[in-house]
Amino acid sequence: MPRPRFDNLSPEKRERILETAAKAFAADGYEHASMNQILADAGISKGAAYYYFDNKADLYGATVNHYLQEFLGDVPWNFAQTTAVSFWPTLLQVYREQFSQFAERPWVFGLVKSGGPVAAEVLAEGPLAEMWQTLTTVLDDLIRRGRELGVVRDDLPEELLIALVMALDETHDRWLLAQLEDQNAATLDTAAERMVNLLQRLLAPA
Amino acid sequence: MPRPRFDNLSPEKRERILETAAKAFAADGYEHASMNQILADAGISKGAAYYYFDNKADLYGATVNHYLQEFLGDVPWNFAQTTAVSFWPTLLQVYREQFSQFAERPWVFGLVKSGGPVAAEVLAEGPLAEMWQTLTTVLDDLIRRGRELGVVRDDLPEELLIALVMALDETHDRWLLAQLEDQNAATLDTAAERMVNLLQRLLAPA
DNA sequence: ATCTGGTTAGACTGTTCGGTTAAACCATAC
DNA sequence: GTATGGTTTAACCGAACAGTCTAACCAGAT
Repeated sequence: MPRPRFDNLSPEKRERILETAAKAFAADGYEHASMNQILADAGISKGAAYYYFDNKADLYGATVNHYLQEFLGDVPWNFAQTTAVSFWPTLLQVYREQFSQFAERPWVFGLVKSGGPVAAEVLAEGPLAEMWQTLTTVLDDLIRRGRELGVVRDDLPEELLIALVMALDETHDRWLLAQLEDQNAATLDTAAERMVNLLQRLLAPA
Repeated sequence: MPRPRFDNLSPEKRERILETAAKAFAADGYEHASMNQILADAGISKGAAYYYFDNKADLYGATVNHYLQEFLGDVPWNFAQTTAVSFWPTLLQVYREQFSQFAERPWVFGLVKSGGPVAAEVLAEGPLAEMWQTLTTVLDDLIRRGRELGVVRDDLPEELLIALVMALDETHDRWLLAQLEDQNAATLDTAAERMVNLLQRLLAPA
């Protein structure tokens, strides 16, 4: 986590740093993104940066946490009250909201995925652990609840299912990102339906 | 492609170089694998290496081509004669053969995937282009034939389907790799069935 | 014995990486 | 005016990277 001082910075500067970092991480991934480049683009000196952040992972963690909060923040991730009937429609609603945000800030999508190829060591501890935990826990709850309701298959290890769901999601998002120019409200709506359909095919009981 | 001299090397040395490189690329991915480390592990000097290979991509290309040939070489990739009935069983047979090779040389699996995160620029041209072309063409033919037979959905862009299939395949293989110790002939057979089932779910017409 | 040329070793180059440090800057307090 | 201390700068560091270069090696020909 960044030093508390970071919060005392002017909102413009703070946002400029985080946004620059976010775009870089989204475009190049955590490992491949260059600290030097980010700081140069953000118009901040190296010393200043390390005055606020412990290291690269710290900056990444702050960036992800910042944007992930508004990205996943008010989504009805609470599947506890869903029924067998409402399970898929609820998921569809989640994707609809996600994809509507996609239209405004497409690069946030890349950011979420940027940590994928990061070494497990880096991910397991430090500031990245929190958001990684959050993400996997959400999926974990989703699948577990789906199983309780009998709408998610029980014949494959949960671990494998999670990995498959993430792969499908990431691939679809990446494809969507590549077709960025052609997207509008209607296409994004069908994209949400398409995504849920894919998950349904994958996860439905045998 | 490596210099022709490379073929004049003793088979032992040639194989030792390629195998060392393959394991490194499989373990760390193309970008993250260290040339210095590979050469040190292979017991070959830097000068000697660059006497046979133009650069890192060249070594990678040679490595992938070498192992991909025996990996995909004699598989019945010819789906031209398949029927609607035999389509999925044929695919199952392909996976059975693949996974039986998995038992012998698990690291070859990682090798095939190692190029994934490689920059598109590197992949598009140079020695890697050939194998990339081969791989996508195979999938292209598969999906196209499946559509002709009416066993593969027609409502999604082929480009997206290919990406999804690769993602599913890669994820499943990675999972299999992680469970390496627990695998035997029986589990690998069910793994093939599981994989085909996943593809069937994904690709079946609506 | 000497020469030749394919082969090899490994020191070296230039670049980029994440990260450190000493000095300077500058608003505030005295 | 001057001292203080939070902030900033840019030079600098060591490590790692892919790739180059020169000198040496050494089998076979002369």
